[in-house]
Amino acid sequence: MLQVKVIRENTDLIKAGLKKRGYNEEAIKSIDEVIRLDDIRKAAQTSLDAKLSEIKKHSDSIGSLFKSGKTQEANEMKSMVAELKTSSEPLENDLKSAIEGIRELLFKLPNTPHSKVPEGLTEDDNVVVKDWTNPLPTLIDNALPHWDLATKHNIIDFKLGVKITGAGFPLYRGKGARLQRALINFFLDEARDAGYEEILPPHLINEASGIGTGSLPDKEGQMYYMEKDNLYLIPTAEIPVTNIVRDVILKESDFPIKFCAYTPCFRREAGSYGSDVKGLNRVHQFDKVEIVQVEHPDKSHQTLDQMVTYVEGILNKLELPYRILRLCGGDLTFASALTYDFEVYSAAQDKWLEVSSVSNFETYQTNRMKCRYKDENGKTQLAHTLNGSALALARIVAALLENNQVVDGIKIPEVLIPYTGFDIIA
RNA sequence: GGAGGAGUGGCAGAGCUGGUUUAAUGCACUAGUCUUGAAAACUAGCGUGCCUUUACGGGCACCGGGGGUUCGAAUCCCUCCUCCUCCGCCA
Repeated sequence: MLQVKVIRENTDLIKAGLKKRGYNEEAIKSIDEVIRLDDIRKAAQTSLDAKLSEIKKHSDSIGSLFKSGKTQEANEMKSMVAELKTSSEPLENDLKSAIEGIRELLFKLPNTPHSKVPEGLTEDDNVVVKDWTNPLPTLIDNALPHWDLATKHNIIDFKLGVKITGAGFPLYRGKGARLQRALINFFLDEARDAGYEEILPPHLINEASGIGTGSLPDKEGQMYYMEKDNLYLIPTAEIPVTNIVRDVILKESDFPIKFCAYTPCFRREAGSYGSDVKGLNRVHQFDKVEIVQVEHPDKSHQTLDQMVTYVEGILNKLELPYRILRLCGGDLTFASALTYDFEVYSAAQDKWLEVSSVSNFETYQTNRMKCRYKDENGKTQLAHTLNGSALALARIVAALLENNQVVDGIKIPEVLIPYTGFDIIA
């Protein structure tokens, strides 16, 4: 959530940010509305505080009047204070509605894109900051897309998933299940070696956590919701893990805070259809290892670069061709200030599949979560949060199966063999 | 799921028959005095948010969350959440 103070001080910058994201004039005007409401809020607070101060003083003296037996005077003062109170009610309402109005507007305003974010409104405007320069893998004759490979080797059963749950809930079996588990363990071990503390969070979150990361109310329709308990199934570990620092005041020496977590991820993906959803390309449940960092504002962008480098390292170890995109204003997610997407080449589909998204949210999440730290002057400041997938399994598996198919079956990358316990799926 | 108890500042812990409590006191923490240094002792400071002020300062709100009663609420009422004890169920 944007800070009103920042909006006041950088009005033009914030407006330009909305424009970069492709927001219309009406949305941009809401910035002025926030400032207008905040003016009302301040004025109301000033007068209300003065009234309350009077009420307080008089109420105190009523107490002493009663004690000294001056009942008559006390009762007179009582009615006087009652009047004061009545006259303060409109102010109280003004204050409340101004605060509520500001809140509603702020909930709809996305983070301001970082200056590095490219102009543009669609994914075609994303900038490839690192392309794959080596030759792309050449496949054997009669190479198959992963959904056919999955069936051929009996490692993923999409039909059983449909029977048990519904479309988009694949069932992994045999070496397919073991490959999943191997990847999860490999990713977690890599993260631990890089200094991330492993977290195994709850897979359901409450409303406050959803609001904290900016997932609510923005992505309401994308999450599975348990009405009876007012809980949401997590679409990513980002939510439970980042909320660890909700309502926390850190010390500067606590930075950097580095968490990693494996969780299944649940996404309703309402409105998706067509070839995009074939096989593992887009599913309702998939596994992911997420990395989360809480950083000092001065270091967060340097940290973002390090996280990008870290993800690159894993992809290199898996020997998968990838490219890195810097998302343009229109493609940037709601809470992010700067995002890099990783895409892995799926040979048999001749498609680039998004497997990771690494973002710096700056103060957007921490302002909602009230995650702060004491700076060297003892002042409380908002921290920065970052996160990234490292990595999302389903599409990694898709690319892995397709790119590594040989005449005898599917080769397992060297680094994974100690985890799988086998070197080929035949 | 049922019955009972409890949630107070970093921690511990008063207040909880409504009104000099501006939330006592202790510990921890920070600075200073003393000391060669340290400890001890002493002195002072020590929550968050907001409004106001050039500044010094002043004001308001917050005692799990929300609402209510009252001139006045940490203190009474309602509601939700969490924790503890007992019963039930259960991997």
